Amino acid sequence: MTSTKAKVDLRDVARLAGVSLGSASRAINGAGASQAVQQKVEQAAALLGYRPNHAAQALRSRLSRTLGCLLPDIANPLYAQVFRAIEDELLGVGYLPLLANGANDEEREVRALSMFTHRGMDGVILAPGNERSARLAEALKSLPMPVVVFDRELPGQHDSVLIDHAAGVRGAVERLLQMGHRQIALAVWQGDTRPVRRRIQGYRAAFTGAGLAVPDLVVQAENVTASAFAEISGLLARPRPPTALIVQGTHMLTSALRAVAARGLRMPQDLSIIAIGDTPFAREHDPAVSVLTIDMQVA
Amino acid sequence: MTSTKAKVDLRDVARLAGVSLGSASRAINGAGASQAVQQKVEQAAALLGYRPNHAAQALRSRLSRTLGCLLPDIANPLYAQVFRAIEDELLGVGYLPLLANGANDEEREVRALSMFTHRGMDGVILAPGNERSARLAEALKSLPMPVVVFDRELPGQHDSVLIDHAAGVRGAVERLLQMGHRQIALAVWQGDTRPVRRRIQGYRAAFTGAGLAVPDLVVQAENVTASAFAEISGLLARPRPPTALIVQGTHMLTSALRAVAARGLRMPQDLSIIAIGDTPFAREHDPAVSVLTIDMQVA
DNA sequence: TCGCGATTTGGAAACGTTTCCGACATGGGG
DNA sequence: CCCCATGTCGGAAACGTTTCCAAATCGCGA
Repeated sequence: MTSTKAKVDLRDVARLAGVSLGSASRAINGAGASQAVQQKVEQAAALLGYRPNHAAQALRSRLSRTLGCLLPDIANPLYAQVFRAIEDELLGVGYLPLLANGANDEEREVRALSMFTHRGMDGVILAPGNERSARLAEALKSLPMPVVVFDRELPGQHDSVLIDHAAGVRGAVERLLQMGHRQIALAVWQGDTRPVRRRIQGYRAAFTGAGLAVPDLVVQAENVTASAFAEISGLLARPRPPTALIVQGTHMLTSALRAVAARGLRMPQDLSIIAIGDTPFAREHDPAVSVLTIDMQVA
Repeated sequence: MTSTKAKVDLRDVARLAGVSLGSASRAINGAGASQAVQQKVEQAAALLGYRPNHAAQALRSRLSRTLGCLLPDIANPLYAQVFRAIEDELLGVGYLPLLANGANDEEREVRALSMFTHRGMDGVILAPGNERSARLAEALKSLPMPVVVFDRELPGQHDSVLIDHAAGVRGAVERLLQMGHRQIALAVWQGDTRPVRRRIQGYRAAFTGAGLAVPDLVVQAENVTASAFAEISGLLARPRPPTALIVQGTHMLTSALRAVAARGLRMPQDLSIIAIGDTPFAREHDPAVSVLTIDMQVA
């Protein structure tokens, strides 16, 4: 009685095809094999149901065919969309994305990068929560694979994919200015990241571009819920309250709406709101909330 | 001049520690090495900055320390939450989750499973879009690793994690019945999946449990946007329209709200709406939309 | 017909780790 | 004092593939 072999390997395929192991490998990889060998090997492989062993391939070829993605929070629709786009692109070329949530946690981010190197990722794309983190910068410096930074500005030279937040906010402010608004407020996150900085820049640029003084109506909230509610409430309680408000993201929008409701204001009579980031929430909200869409496409 | 070695491997560590390769391995893995050796090896490893090669480990030990996650759509907050929970759990034990979007696409799902086997996942957790897919069932049968099914009922014996949708909907209907509603409608997806079936069961159970006839007010939409809008509009246009509506998920909720607005109905006077699935959208919507929360915790 | 470059082939080394095996200490019970 | 169980160790095989190298074959113009 012959013992059943647990798994068919390339050697089995080569044997059945009547060629050497090397030839079988070349045939499978479609490089440097004659038509005849190619066909025999493919046939044998199909017959045996051969599946190459990824670990062995990765070990020998030093290619894991995997891309590490370190994103702040996959529950954020923006990053979910980004991940989907990455996945679709990678799948087409036999690569796979490995997703890790950074969660604005330096410790966690560094661990993820360490995992990525341990597992020999061929590359990494990341959007850290804190651009100024020394630990992250150091971890990044000693990363042995190519890195692409998504929507962040990190110290050092990096390839990056950037979103033009400034233009969006500037456009929104200009629109509001045209509509006669002057007391235009901006509520963003406190974190010192590029999106936040650029939004503030765009905000300022709109005023200076129109020859107006930049009002002191920018608030930065520590977090997007409780703190944002407090900040925005404070804003609305000022002697000269804003007549328009631009907020970042879905969570901060809800905080803003809560603050508006708590103060008994009406929209849009007392206050117009524009949200940055397209979500069903903002799109369907009544009374109307304008939305700044981020247009995502593969370059 | 000595040539710089590209990468330090376990052999280097063993050499520096003055022990054999095997001992070094045992020391690193914390099994079967004496205190003295253990310490020497750890010291040497730290000194050289040794990182084990995952591909080699996986090849030899037949363990990839990776779990394949095949979820319908990571942009769906429910699945984003599930993934986060899985990731947190796995990270603690040195495992990593590999995420693939099924996108309700049988072809894509089967390809993902194939990828998972090729890459030697130690296990797979999946929630397919279609429970009745023969191709998927077949692919699943020949999967050489343990499988856990998430919130689906597939043919064959499987370990699974299930959400008690029936209880949630039943509770919601009962609440509405207590409030005096009788014309209670339910709008769900058309797909034949467990969550949908269970919701309908819960819906029915609430009526029969109260000794009432089950009204013919369940609609199933092909997709959660256009089709849902049409179905719900049809519902509202009936001679005896519903006074309450339970909808599944954020997207279908927005469709429902649009249909309500299009028909000029007011909430909650003309219609009460309860949404299944907690999102900022539903939570903050005004007029109030009640929400059925799915409580997620690791068992 | 011969020679020579280009292609194709088989054999074997290499990738970096875990694990098997036999050998060697160590120590306690008879 | 001897023996055997127990624990530890070094050496080597093994995992399944890619890639290097030298040999063989082929095509083709002289």
